[in-house]
Amino acid sequence: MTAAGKHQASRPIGRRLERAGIRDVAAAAGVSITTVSDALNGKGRLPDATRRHVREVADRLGYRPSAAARTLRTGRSGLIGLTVTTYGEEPFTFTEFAYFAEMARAATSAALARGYALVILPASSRHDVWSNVALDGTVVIDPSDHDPVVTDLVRQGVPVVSDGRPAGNLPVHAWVDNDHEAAVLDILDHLAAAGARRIGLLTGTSTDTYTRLSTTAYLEWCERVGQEPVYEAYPAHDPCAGAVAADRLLARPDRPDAVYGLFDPNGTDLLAAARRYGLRVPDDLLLVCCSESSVYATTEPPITTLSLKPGRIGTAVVQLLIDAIEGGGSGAPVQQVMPTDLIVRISSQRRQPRTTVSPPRNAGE
Amino acid sequence: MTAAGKHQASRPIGRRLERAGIRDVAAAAGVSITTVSDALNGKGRLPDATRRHVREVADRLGYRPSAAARTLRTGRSGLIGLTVTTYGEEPFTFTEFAYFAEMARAATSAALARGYALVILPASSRHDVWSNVALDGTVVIDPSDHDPVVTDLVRQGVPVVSDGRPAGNLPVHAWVDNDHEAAVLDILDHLAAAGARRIGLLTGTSTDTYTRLSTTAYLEWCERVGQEPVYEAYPAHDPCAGAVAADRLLARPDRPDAVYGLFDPNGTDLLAAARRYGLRVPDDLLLVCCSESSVYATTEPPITTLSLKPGRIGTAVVQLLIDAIEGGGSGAPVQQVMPTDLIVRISSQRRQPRTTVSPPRNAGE
DNA sequence: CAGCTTGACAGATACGTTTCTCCATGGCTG
DNA sequence: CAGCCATGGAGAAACGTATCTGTCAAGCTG
Repeated sequence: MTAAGKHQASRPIGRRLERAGIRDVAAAAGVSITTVSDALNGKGRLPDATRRHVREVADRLGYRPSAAARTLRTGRSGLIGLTVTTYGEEPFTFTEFAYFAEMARAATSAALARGYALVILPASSRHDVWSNVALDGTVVIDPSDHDPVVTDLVRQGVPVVSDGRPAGNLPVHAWVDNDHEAAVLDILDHLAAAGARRIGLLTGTSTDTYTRLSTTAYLEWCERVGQEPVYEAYPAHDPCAGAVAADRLLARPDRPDAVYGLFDPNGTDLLAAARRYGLRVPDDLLLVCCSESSVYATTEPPITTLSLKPGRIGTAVVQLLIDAIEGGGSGAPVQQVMPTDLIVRISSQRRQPRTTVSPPRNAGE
Repeated sequence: MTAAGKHQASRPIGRRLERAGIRDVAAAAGVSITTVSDALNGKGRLPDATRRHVREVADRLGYRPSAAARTLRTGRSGLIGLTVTTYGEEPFTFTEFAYFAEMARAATSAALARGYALVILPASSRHDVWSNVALDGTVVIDPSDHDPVVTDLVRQGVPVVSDGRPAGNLPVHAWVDNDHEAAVLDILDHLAAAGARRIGLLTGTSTDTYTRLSTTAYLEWCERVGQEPVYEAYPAHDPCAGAVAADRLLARPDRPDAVYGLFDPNGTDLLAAARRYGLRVPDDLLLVCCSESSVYATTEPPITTLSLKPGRIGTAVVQLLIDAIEGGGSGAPVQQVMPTDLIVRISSQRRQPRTTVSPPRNAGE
């Protein structure tokens, strides 16, 4: 047999498949460990011949540097946490799928392009899981008031960037958010321009920043133009509650002739409710909702949606985070406000030729 | 003397915030490193008093074990890769959002419950990113024929479990998949029972297992019942192509009176197309599509959907993977076939008693 | 030709754990 | 009282990498 000689001198108690280590490569290439490390990482000063030789030997042995060892030595893991809010025990709810999916997709791409990978970590994770993964930094989506995990991370000196303004005084290093007030005002103006006299709002009962800012903007707008606010609030993470709230809103005596829904499923819910009450969209009711879903392009009628551009946000958040990681936590916290995108479809436009707008059934005061 | 003596011997060049290490705890508690490790991990044989004392000191110092060091020593990182197929440079497409999101959510929860976290890793990741993260195992979604990354991982001895039957002879350790044939046959029978004479199929052009199995089942069913197949295939990752294909299918001279769409957006696309051709659903056209989206509960009319139960699949995949990781790659590959769920709504049922239904405004074009 | 720089590498150490081996002590039994 | 076991704990060896500090020869300069 060939390899019978020196009983190899290595430790055959290897975990699995006796992976080749850097010293095996060094031995095989007839150079020192230092040289291998330098050659592979393009560091020291070596003649190209040596560099090539080492690389080739490494390839031949199928050498893969141990991520754990490298992390231990350098203090960098190349891992970024993606913290998602939780409802009960579950990571995120159906309501936010489209937003979250798009945001995560963009974040993943952006991180990858800079050599980082994302770790999904629900905010309510068991502590042992959190501390068991070496994170270079964390993206946190819509951090709640005093998220213990985030606080903990910040205290450990791990850079944290949040998607959405941090509630309370969470000391994140940077955040990115949409200009929610501007978005709402824009929509209300758009609806008013389309002839709406009484614009209603479908909003949430939770205290997150998005809901709060949007609702406040709505109320302010109402006050400014002298309209009585007409809104229904419901727990946004419960899809059934959304349908009920939509129905309630259209059942009111002071029924609105236009509605903006803050959450993704509101569009279909409102459409269904409108149908139940025999309201035609957009003739009797103008509709807009905030959603990333493409289904609204093909509903009957297609519904105008506000896109928060989660992709842009995901990218921005990751860039900011990696800058913080690599640049060293220099300077003051960065905050970046991104515009939204109103995709106007039929549901928010009065039919053109129609001069007289069909008034609500009984115009009562 | 207590401290001051030996000038501490420590290195003040610490990366960031001089995190306390295990030896700091040992010193502070007046015991050895071994004792601290044992006390914190509940291993050795120590009196409860010592154990408590060490824990308390560790807490006081805010000690967090270094994940990197632990991983290096134990060979376990507690990290599981979640590999998603890519189209172009992007991780996944809009078509699969709902499925992917639900699957990822369940997988995250399941992993977390067993002390693992998930790392998102697009299949086309740069190699250096892949090898820079220490993975205990990997979940791969719909692996393509000879995915280089998966092959590489398997060769390194990393356990791999796939969602969907592995194409080709990818040597995964286990897989979980739906019973796609049974699902399609079930749907076709269901539509036939509702009175359909000619059932059409909206399918994909790609060669993945799902598309292939489903299409084959359809063709077989057609042959068995003696129906001429009527189908359109399109590149599933292109949403616009889907709308076009739906239109084409309903424009055919041998127009089907029922359609099953294999992909998520097919429902709304078909509905839109039906509207264009003045076809009433379900009166003139029965509709079913495969989707995880809840919007189909509130479309007009609500559409019958086939759910693949991605949550169940995600959970199963993770369980299998962790079993493989912890149990040691014992035994033959496991394969697990999970049932699907047909959610019957109005679109696939002929109206029962109703004599006259309020007809659409003007039926013609 | 002594002394200096520079290129090309080798040796040794540290990163922070886990764990294997080994050493005290003290209370028993035979 | 010698021998033994159980208990409680300390020491030291890995794990695999990245670097810091040398070393040695060759090529210069003055």
